[in-house]
This record gives sequence, structure tokens and C-alpha cells, in this order.
Amino acid sequence: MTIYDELVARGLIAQVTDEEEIKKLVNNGKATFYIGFDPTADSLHVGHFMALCLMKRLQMAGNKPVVLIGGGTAYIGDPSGRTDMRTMMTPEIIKHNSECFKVQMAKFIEFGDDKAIMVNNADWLLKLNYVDVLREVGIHFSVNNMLRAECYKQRMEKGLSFLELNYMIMQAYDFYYLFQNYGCNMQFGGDDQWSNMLAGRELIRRILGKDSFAMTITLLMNSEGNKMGKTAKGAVWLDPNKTSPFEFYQYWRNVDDADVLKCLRMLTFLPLEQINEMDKWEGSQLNEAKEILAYELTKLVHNEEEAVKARKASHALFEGGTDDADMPSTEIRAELLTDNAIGVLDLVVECKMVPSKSEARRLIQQGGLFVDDAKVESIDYTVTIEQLRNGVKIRKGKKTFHKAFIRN
RNA sequence: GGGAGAAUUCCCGAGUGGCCAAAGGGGGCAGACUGUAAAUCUGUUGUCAGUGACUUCGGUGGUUCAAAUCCACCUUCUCCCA
Repeated sequence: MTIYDELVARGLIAQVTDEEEIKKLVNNGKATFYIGFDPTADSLHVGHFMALCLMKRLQMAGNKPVVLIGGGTAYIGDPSGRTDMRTMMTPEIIKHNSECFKVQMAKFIEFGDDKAIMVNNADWLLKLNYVDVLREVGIHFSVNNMLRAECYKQRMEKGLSFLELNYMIMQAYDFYYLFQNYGCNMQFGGDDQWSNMLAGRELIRRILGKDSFAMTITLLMNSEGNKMGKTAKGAVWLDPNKTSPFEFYQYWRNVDDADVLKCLRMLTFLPLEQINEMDKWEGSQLNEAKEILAYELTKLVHNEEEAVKARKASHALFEGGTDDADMPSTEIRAELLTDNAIGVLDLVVECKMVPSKSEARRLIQQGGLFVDDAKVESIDYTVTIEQLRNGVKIRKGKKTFHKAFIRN
């Protein structure tokens, strides 16, 4: 199976500018392609991960990836798919985030002379001269067309600033710049980037009269049409300090039945034959597929050791195993104790299992808190120092586990 | 630059002087049911304290015994005119 066919079979491709040409380029390893990553946070998330996987797949097929860090575009902020403006980031934060991205990306993509390269658009965007850009680039853009673009449509009601309107132009310029300087003939990105990518292609055609290609990756949505990789608390991060391997594992272990196969196809490197086999599974058997998904992804994003640990912890907590050593834990500082004990309310807040004591109170009143598998019946319940020395297992509801302990 | 309107608790959105910590929906959390799924039903959803206190309705001042609700100024946004 050719690489292009595999991408299609995995459901990764959303839109392409010219299927035949792209197929040819990609299958023969002739593409030099770029994907842009704006450093909007200090860690990559699942959406970035998909893009990196795609890069890897294409790299394995002999194509040359260019990772573009949007250190310059981050100064503007992409309005695509947003209903409100992003908060402007300071140069220091942008720089810091860019560094974080670089470190994390090195885990997935091989960089080197003949391998992948990494560039930062801050290097060329930040020194552009306004009037020159207007004359050389701005002349090629029709505001009428821009405003018709899907990515701006939803902003027409709530308001779109001139700053943001220029994002498309900057991204288009990036493509043009990489085409000229790195022979980059193709751009990939999330499906919400389609208009921006077309703009770049159009710019290259207008200035240089040359053809270039663009392809978008299907956005990973759940069966309810929401972007996946998001929780109530925010994104699922790849940085283990922001989303622990265990939490990461659990996120995927808990996806809806309807989404498991899609996730396996799009996110893992498991052979398609194996995944198609799982497609026949039904009902509770899907739990097995979810476990495979969670394990595979944890292994890819973190490493095999973490994946094994997370799986073990998960089994221990949900299937009555005994080894609970790997669940998230918090060390309780001795000064929090009074009379060698601590109230449960304070304890669960300290472990950050609930945001406030009021919430902890409610939780207990509704019978949703357990300490060492015994239901906490009263908000006055206290945990003693002896218990803490052994480590107490706290459970909130059915799925949230935490261990609290104190050092001797 | 001129005119009209808007800003409410995580989100949407009611509320036009006391009965408002603020309707309703969404989302979240918990309980039941289950397969660590979905759907459904129930409870809950500002904070701290055992029913009372404190902080909140874009910001700052003011009127009043009392304001999310009235007034002034400011900020941001939307729409119409230029």
C-alpha cells in the first residue's frame, strides 16, 4: 500500500489541492513539506501530535519535513476557528514556548542535514518592512476574497481586528518564503488552516507563477462533533508535568465506543489490518480496543516504560489489582497536621482533587468520596498520621484516584 | 468624527431598586444503571463557616436605609452614518 493510500485509509486526509499530483510527489518521496506550529502554549498537545505523526509517516516514505515554529506568527495570533481574539503574547513567552516545542518535537522527528529541518518564521517575519510588504505581498490579496474565507466568517459578527486579518498574509508569506529558500513545495496543516494554506499557494502562483500544493489533516473530532484532546480542565498535553502519563492513558482509555476505532486509525502506527480486525468488536469487547489505544499512545508520546506503568496502575485501580504504586500522589507537609491528623476536606483540597472545600463538602454529602475504599460518611472525618505514613488511597467518584502520604 | 445598542456567575442567556448568590439551558461534579462506554433518571454547581457571614453581575466614583438594576465618567465590543 502506498503512503498516500494509507493516509486515506486512516482517514487522515481532509482536503487536497490536487490529488493526483500530491499522490505522485508523496509516494515517490519527492515532497518537501512544511507544517507550522504556533507556540501558543508551553507544551504541545494532541492536535500537534497528529501533525507530527503525519510528518513521521511522510518522512519514513522518503519525504523531507520542514517544521516551522511560528515564533513570528505568534505575535499576531491565528483567528481561524475562534470566536474571540487570542490574548497577545509577550516576546518572552513566545520565545520560551518555542523552546519548549523544540525539545518536545525532537522526540518524534529526526532532525539533521538530510533529515528534517526546523525553522522559525520569527527569523524573517519580524524584520519585514511594512510598506515593502504592502507593495510586494499586499497587492496580491483581495480583501473581498479574504473576508469570504471560512476562517474569518465566524469572526465577522463578533469583530475581527486588522491585526488578525493579517495572519493569513503572514502565513501565506511563510509558504512563499519556504518555497523560495528551501524548495518547499507542499504545506500540511489542520483542516482549519485550509484558507490560510490556499492563500500561500495563491501567493506563490501570483508572484512566481509556480505550482505548489496543500493538504489538510482531518481534525480529530468525537462522535458529538467536539474537538478531541480537550477536557474540562483544558487540553491534554504531551508534557508529562502538565498531563501525567497516567492521566494521558486514562483520557484515551475513556473515549466513547464510537470513537475508538477512529482514534486507533488516525493516531497509532498499528497496521491497518490489525485495526480492521478490531472493527468487528462490539460491546464490552471494545474495552480491549480502548486499552490498546491508550497503551499505544502513551508509548508513543511518553515511552514504553510509562505506558506499562500506566496500564498497571489502571488495572490495579479498576480491576481490583493490588499494585497501586503508580497512581498520582501528593506528599502532605507535616505542618498541615493538627494533633497528628488532617481533616478530609483539607486533605482532598491539598491533593487538588477538588478546587475548594465547599466542593469537597458537597462531594462527601453526596457520597462520592472514599478513603482506602471506605466511603467517607462525614465531613468531620480525619486521616491520621499513621494512615498517611502508609499512604492513603483516596477515590473521588469512580475514576479519580489519588494517593496521599507523608514522609517519616 | 456623529448616532444607536451591548457588557451578568465556566459558557449561552433571563433579570430594570429590596423576595438576587441571581431563572432557564449547556457544560462540570456526584449518585443509580453499566463495560473505566453511550443513553437515561436523580442530586449538585461562588467562597468560608452546620442554615449565618463574606465576595460577585466590564471599571471607577455617586444617589439611596438598600443597586446587577438609578446617575456620571471611563473601557471594550456590535450596528448605522462618514
